[in-house]
Amino acid sequence: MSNETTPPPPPSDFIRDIVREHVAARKYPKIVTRFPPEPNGYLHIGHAKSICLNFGIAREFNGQCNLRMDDTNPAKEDVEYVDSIIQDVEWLIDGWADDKLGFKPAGKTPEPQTVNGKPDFYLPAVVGKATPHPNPLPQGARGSSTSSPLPSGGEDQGEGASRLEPFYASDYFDQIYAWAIELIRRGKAYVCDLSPEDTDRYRGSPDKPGTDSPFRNRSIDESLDLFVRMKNGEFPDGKCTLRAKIDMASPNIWMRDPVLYRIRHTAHHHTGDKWCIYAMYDFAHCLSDYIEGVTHSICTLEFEVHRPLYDWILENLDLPRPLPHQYEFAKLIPTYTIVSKRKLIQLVNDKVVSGWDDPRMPTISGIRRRGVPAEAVRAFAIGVGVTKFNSVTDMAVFDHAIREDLNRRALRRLAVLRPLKVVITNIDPHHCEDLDAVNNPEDPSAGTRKVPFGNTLYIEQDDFMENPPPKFFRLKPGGEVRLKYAYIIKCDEVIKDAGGKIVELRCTADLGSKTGGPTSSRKIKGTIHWVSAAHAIDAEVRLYDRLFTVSEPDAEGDFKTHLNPHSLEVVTALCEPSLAYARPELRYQFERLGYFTLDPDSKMDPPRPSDHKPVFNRTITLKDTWAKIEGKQK
RNA sequence: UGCCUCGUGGUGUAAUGGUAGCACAACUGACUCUGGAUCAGUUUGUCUAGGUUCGAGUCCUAGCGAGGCAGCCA
Repeated sequence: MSNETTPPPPPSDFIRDIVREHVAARKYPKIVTRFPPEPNGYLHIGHAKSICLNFGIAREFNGQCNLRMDDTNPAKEDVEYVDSIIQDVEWLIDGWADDKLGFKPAGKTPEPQTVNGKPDFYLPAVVGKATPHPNPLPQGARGSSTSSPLPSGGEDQGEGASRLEPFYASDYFDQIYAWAIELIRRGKAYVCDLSPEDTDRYRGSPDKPGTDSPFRNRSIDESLDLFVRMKNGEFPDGKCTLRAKIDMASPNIWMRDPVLYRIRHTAHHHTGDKWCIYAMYDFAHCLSDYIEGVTHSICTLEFEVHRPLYDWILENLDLPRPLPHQYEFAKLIPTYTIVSKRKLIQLVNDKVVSGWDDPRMPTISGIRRRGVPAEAVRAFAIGVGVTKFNSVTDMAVFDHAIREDLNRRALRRLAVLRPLKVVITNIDPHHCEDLDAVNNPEDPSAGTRKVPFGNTLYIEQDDFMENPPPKFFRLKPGGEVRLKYAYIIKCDEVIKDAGGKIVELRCTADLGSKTGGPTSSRKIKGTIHWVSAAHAIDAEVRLYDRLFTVSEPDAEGDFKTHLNPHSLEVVTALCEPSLAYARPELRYQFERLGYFTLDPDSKMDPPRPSDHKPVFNRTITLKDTWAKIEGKQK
């Protein structure tokens, strides 16, 4: 885009205020955040807010943001999700914060070290863009940014350096295990033989204190022995757990001797069969942050009550480096969709949608496939702000961000979704001329193109009404309308089939009304789009609409009862011939209709353009003032 | 009836003791060879009650309301 846009002011919010103070006080040598998804589903628009927050802070304060798989539950996780997460994050931050993305050399695990005489584990990141990994993005998906050489220095990958990959909590299992042993040695953790049901019972309830486990005071040596045997696979799933020894009477349930490790004889997507005990989130997460040198561990509000536990674990291990701290913000909940991985996976499994990347899904991959540029997602995710207030965000705000971006970048094209034949009787059937059409009125540098015109055209069925209501500025019997880039025509005759359906319009053109012609400046209220019947090409067009009919489908009852039965309509559109050369990385506006992008299902490879089979997704409609007027008239 | 957190137009978000502003939405109008875009304008708000203060959305007290927490999920 050649349009110059002034960059928006850097965001400000309560978390950035805290970071700014820390920077001013030189509390940390470098600000380190992290984005830690569990690979148990695809990333969605809610994650986009978290990504923009964590990477945004990294770029605004010259820090880094590590991508880490929070993979401590092998039963729910899968490499398919790992791969999609990497692709989605890279797509979303490309050209924006990709130079702040913290990865690590593949296979690398934390180095044991000694700091101030104390044992420690640390795994620094390799920060930079152009990271080779096994899941290259599809052609064109990364936009136009080019890789720049990394700065020379200690962090340089160098020539022939090993492949990089995200961090994995599962890469720290050895270290986390060692810290568990340390906690037991310090009398701060014990192996508990209570069954899952009894553990529940002993925990009490929010308003009633729990009861000490009968195993709470067993000897350190016994717990140590039992824990090693847990790790060695001597016990079946659920037989016992490792628990922190805190306070069963705490008003905070998460401080009532929380489980730190459970037994799961399940293979892990990243560590294979090496482990049969897995750390719980609370134990693994804070220590993973510490290992990576994270300074600000930013998560959503539901983890607020876990923060005392986060701090307790770190503070009870006598760790030598600065400890990370947790900060919480309210997650993004847009209207007319759902952002719950558990429910999104239902839509996928029940085949309500074609997959995680169905353009109707609120997933990053679905949004990408629908044609929304990463810039628009970021503008939205940043624009909603960061607070601790639980809120719902009107989907119209996202729609607006998409239109604002696409209006600037999209190439204008003529296409007719539901064709109605028009014959211009005062133009010779063999007549053919090429008319000049503007590619983008918002961007003169996008230039012009030729659009063929003849005496037989197709217009949109909606653009003709035999008995129109007031204020209908389109074609009607005896009425005039301008054909965009062409002539003013007048409707003389309406031809119907035996069933009374309108099948053709016979019109006359004002031959002097073409651009530059003597009558071209006549004031005609309506301008409509068209394609030449002799030159138009077919394209499958997928018209997507919101997935749900109500603004908060998750509010009560079964969200699936609110599915929009018209969320997808497929039509065969007639397009101006230049769309045979459509490219997947470009965005198109079909004039007066909306923004469209080429779907990966398209076949644009055949050598002859006439063999191309484009498939377009409607990213979003244009704002439709007429629909609003029409709605009110009814 | 435990603990934690949060209450600013319809929605989201600013104002850090000093004119309640911005965006989206809605509604007018202008302009337009996209009923798009653009431009101009209008409507709508500090949960309640006390208190401190020259002055309170902001500080204090009490109330009301909302959300989160009782996985060997994250």
